[in-house]
This record gives sequence, C-alpha cells and structure tokens, in this order.
Amino acid sequence: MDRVIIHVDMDYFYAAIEEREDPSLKDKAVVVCMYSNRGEESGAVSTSNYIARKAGIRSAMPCKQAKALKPDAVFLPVRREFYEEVSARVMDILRSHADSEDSFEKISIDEAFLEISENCGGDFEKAEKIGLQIKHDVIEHEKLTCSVGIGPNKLIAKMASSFRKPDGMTIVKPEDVRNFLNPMPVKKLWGIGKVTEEKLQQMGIETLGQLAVYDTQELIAQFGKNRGIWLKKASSGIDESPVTERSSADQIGRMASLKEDTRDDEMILALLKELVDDVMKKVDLRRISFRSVTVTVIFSNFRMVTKSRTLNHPVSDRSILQETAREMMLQLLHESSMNCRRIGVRVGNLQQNIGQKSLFEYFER
DNA sequence: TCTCCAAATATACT
DNA sequence: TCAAGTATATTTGGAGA
Repeated sequence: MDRVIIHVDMDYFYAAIEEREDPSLKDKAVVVCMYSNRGEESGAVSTSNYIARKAGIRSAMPCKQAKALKPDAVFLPVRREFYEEVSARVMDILRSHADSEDSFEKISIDEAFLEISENCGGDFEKAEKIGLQIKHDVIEHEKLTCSVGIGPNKLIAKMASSFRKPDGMTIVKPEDVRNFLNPMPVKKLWGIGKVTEEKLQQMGIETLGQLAVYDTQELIAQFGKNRGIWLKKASSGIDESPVTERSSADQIGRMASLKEDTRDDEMILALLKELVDDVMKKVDLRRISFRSVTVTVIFSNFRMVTKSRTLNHPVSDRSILQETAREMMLQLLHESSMNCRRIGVRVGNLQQNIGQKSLFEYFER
C-alpha cells in the first residue's frame, strides 16, 4: 500500500489566537512581537496576520521597522505559554485522525505530521475527505484555520501544506510529485535556507528541477556526502523518513537581551541567574535531569559564541547549573573585549528522573 | 585511520 | 538603522583503539 501522509500547519498561529481572543482585532493588522527587555519597541516580529503581511511585515523583522510600514497595526507581546495550551488541544484533535498513536508527529508548536495510510487505504480520494474533516474539527473546536498538505511522504506533505495558505488544502499524488516540485525555486524545499540557496545560486541552480538533475558527485563535492545526497533525493521528492512520535524536547534553554550592550560582569551574571532560574523551573516541572550545559553570548556586532560542558552524571540541581553556567560565561566574556548584547543558557542530554522522589514529595508522604 | 562523542557552529522556524 | 527566542542539525575536533 502507498504511504499517505498529511501535514497540518496552523495559519499565522500566534496572531490567529490573539484575533480569536479579541474579535475587535479581526479586520486590523496584528503583529505579535518578541520584545527585548530594552523597553520601547526594541524587539523582533514573531508572527503577523495576513493584513499585516500585505503591508510587507515579516517574521524576524525589527518591530520598529514593522511599525514604520504599518503605523496603525496592533502590536502585541507573545504569550507563549498560552499558545502552548491551545497547541496541546489542537494536537489532540490531529492525533485522533492518525492511523495510530505512533503515527503522529508534532514538529513544532503549530505543525504536525499524521500517517493515514491505513485509514484511507492508500486512496488519495479518501485522504482528501480526512483532510477536510481535520480542517472542520479544528475550526469547530478551536475556531482556528489551518492549511493541509497531503502527499506520499513527509517532505511532499510539508511542502504541499505551504502551497496554498491560509485555510488551504493541497493534494500531491505520487505521479504528480515531479510536476509539483520542478518549477519551484530551491528555497522552497524544506531544509534549504538562505545559506544553501545562495550557494546553489552560485552554482547556477535556481529551481528544484535543475537541482534534481544535477550531478550527484558534484553536489557531494560542494556540500559533503550527507547533505549532497540529501539535496539530490529531496529535490526529486524522495523521502523515506517515518512518521514517529518524537520524545519531548531534549534540550531546554532561555536566552534574553541585556538592557544595554555591556561587558560588566555583574550585570551579565545577574541576567544569567534569571535565565538559570527559568530553565530550572522547566527542568523541575518535567522532572528531568540534564547532563550538558551550554552558555551563549551574542556580542554587539551579532557574532555568536557558545561554550558547553558535559557533566559526569545527569543532575537536576540548581546550584550545579548556576555554577557551571557562571564559570563558562566568565570564560567566554574574558575571551573577547567586545560588548555583549544577548546571553543564553541551555541544558541538554535530558533524561527522565525515574524512581526517585523530590525532597518535597519525600516529606509529603 | 577509524570511530565515538563532546564541543561549537549553522540553520530553521515563528 | 534595526536586528528575539527556541530548538534541532551538522560540522569540527580530539581521544582512544
């Protein structure tokens, strides 16, 4: 039986949720921003609705620039925890349409893959009905629209869902894959970003059709074995990766801007402590241990450096995180004379705490 | 020189 | 001029066999 995969992408998710919560926003430009703690309008755009996009507003654009483009837009700060709650409910709806519990893969706060090969018996007509049902359920329960892509693998499903947005649905049958991909600019391929796009352009490759017939050895020479082969396969629409539930994130981090560019240790360490506390909160909440710690510094010229350390054993201890992070941060800072703009801390190599109770629980008994 | 894994950087997404 | 935050993927580099 042919595989049939659905990719669901929520439309302008954060801004759509804000619209839903406050209907008076409905016909206005809505821009959801991540503000740095430098007050005023310093920050970047996270998401915006389609009215704002029409004015040229894009993700990652400085908020100031967005405001200049559309002064009457409504600017709102991100409320990530709230969006996470909505996301969890949406994901439950989506999961219910997959072949089984394991045939579901959440890939971000607003996107997921579902394998429906069995549910539709490999029949794309039936797959279309399932797609419509999903859209219907999401609207009904959460008053949010989504765009759906259906294809013979994850890559095609993912690209199909972004083909018609918002509130769209695109079905690409196996025999249509070539025609679907060939005319697209390489940038559209899932996994090709700005860097790869530019490199390909220098090689005279602009469309996926051109990439798909390009000499494999040459691609390997330019991009390395792994990436070279991937480019060749992906541009031809080949992707065998399975839909599998991925274990919850195996890194947790926080990053934030300093009030002003500085290289004052006191100021930087004070912010670091806040970030460490936030990370520990999440670590405690999820009852996990971490074995690696990474600190990040972004200097005033936007150069980014990181330092990380792997501990001998997994721990979930605030003071160890605090001390490790502090030590590495000071090392990084003293390696450069540049002012510091943003810093971050991250823990990785996570594993679930098993069989051991927290001190609190111990005394609760 | 191969392989493993930790460290550091690159990339992608909203 | 203005430029956030979270997470994963890939590459690099060093140690041991």
